[in-house]
Amino acid sequence: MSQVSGVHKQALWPSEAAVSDVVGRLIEFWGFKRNMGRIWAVLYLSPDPLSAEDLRRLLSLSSGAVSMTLGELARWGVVRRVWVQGERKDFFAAEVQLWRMISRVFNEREKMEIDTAIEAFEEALASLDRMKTQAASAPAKERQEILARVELQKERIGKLLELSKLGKKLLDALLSTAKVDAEPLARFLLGRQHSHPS
Amino acid sequence: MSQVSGVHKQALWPSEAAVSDVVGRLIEFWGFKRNMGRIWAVLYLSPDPLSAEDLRRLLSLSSGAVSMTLGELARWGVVRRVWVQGERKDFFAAEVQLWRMISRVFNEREKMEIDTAIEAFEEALASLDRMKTQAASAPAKERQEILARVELQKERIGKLLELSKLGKKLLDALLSTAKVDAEPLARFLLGRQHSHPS
DNA sequence: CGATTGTTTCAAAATCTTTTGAAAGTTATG
DNA sequence: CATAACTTTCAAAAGATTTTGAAACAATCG
Repeated sequence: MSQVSGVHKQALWPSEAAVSDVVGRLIEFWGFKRNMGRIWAVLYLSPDPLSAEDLRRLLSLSSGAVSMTLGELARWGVVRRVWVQGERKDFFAAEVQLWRMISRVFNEREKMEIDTAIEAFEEALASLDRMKTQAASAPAKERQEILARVELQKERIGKLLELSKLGKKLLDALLSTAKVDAEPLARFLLGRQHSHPS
Repeated sequence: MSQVSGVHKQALWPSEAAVSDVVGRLIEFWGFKRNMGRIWAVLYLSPDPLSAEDLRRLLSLSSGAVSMTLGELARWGVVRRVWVQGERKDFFAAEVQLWRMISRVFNEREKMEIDTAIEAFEEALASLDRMKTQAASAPAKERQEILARVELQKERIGKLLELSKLGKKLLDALLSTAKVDAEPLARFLLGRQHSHPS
C-alpha cells in the first residue's frame, strides 16, 4: 500500500460526506449525474489521489459505475488520471482550479445550447417571412389575420432572440473573466453595493 | 366559438412548432419539464389566450398532462389564467415579460439551491473544527496526519464556500437588475468589448 | 508466455420521471 | 337541484436514465 497510512480510506469523514452530498446535489441540479459530483468532491478533499477501488468503497458504488463516471469526469477535464510511483493501478485527482473547471463546462455545454437556440430563433423568423409571402395569395379576410399574427410572432420571437444574445454575452463575459481570474466579475458585483444607500 | 376565426387553432405554424421545440429543450436543460416550455411557448406566440383543450390538441398531449403542466406554470407565475368574455372554460395566457419571468424563477429556485449549499459548506467547516478538537486525544503519529488533513479540507471547502458566495452575488445582481430592466447588465457586458484592442 | 491484477464495456435490472386516461370533483346554468 | 361542461387528480403504464455485475479486455510481472 503506497498511501501514507490510513486515517482515511476506510470511510468518509463527516465533512467529506456532507460536502460530497451537497456537491452531488448541486451538480445534479446543473444537469449532471449526482455521482459525478460525489466522486469529484471526494477527490477534491483527498490529500492524495485515490484509486477507482477506493472510490468504489468510500461511496458504495459498483466498479462499473465508478469507471464510467471517472471517464466522464475526465472528458470534462474535471478529474485527472495520475501516476503514483510504484503502483500498478491508476489513481485519480480532482482538478482543484474551480474557476477553470466551471468555465470549461460552461464553454462546452451552455454555449452550445445557447447557440442552437439562437439559430433556431433566427430560422423561425425566416420562416415567418416566407409565411408573409405566401399570405399574399390568400383571401383578403384571412390575409389580414395572418399578417397580424406574423407581426406579433416576429416581435415576440425577436424578444427571445435578444434575450438569448444577452445570455450569450453574459456567458462570454464569465468565460473570458474565468481565463484570467474572477476579479473583474467580483469587482462589478461588489461595485453595485455602495452606490445605493437605503 | 369566441376566438376570432382560426388560421390557427388547427395546427401550429412552422415558426410556432420550431419555437416551442427549442424553448422546450432549453427549459428542459434548465431542469424543468419539456412540456412546460412547449406550452409556454405556444401561449407566448398566440395572439389570444388558449384553452386547455386547444393546447391539448396543438401539442398532442393528454388532458391530464395539460392540466398539471398549466398548474405548474401558473405556480411559477409564468402563465396566467384569463377570463374570456362569455366563455365557460378557462383560458390561459403567457407572461410576456421575459425578464420578470426569469427573475422570478431564479429567485425561488437557484437562490434556494445556493443558500442550501452555502449552509452545508459552513456546517462542514464547523464539523472540521470539532474534528480538530477530537484529534487532540489521538496518538501523536495519527494526530499529525489528521490535523494536516483537516487543514487541507478547510482550505478547499473554504474555496467552495467563496465560490458559492460569488455565485449568490451574481444571482442577486441579476435579480435586482431584473426588477428594473436589463440595462445595467447589458452596459457592463458591452463595456467590456472596446477596452481590449487585439 | 501464463497468471494476476486492474479497467472497461454493455446488456439486463433497478430506479426515477413523465404521461395517460378514466373517475372524482367543481362550477355554472336552466 | 340536476345536468352539462370543464378541470383536476391519481394510480397505473410508458419512457428515460442510472446502476449493476459479470464477461471481455489490457497491462504488468514472474
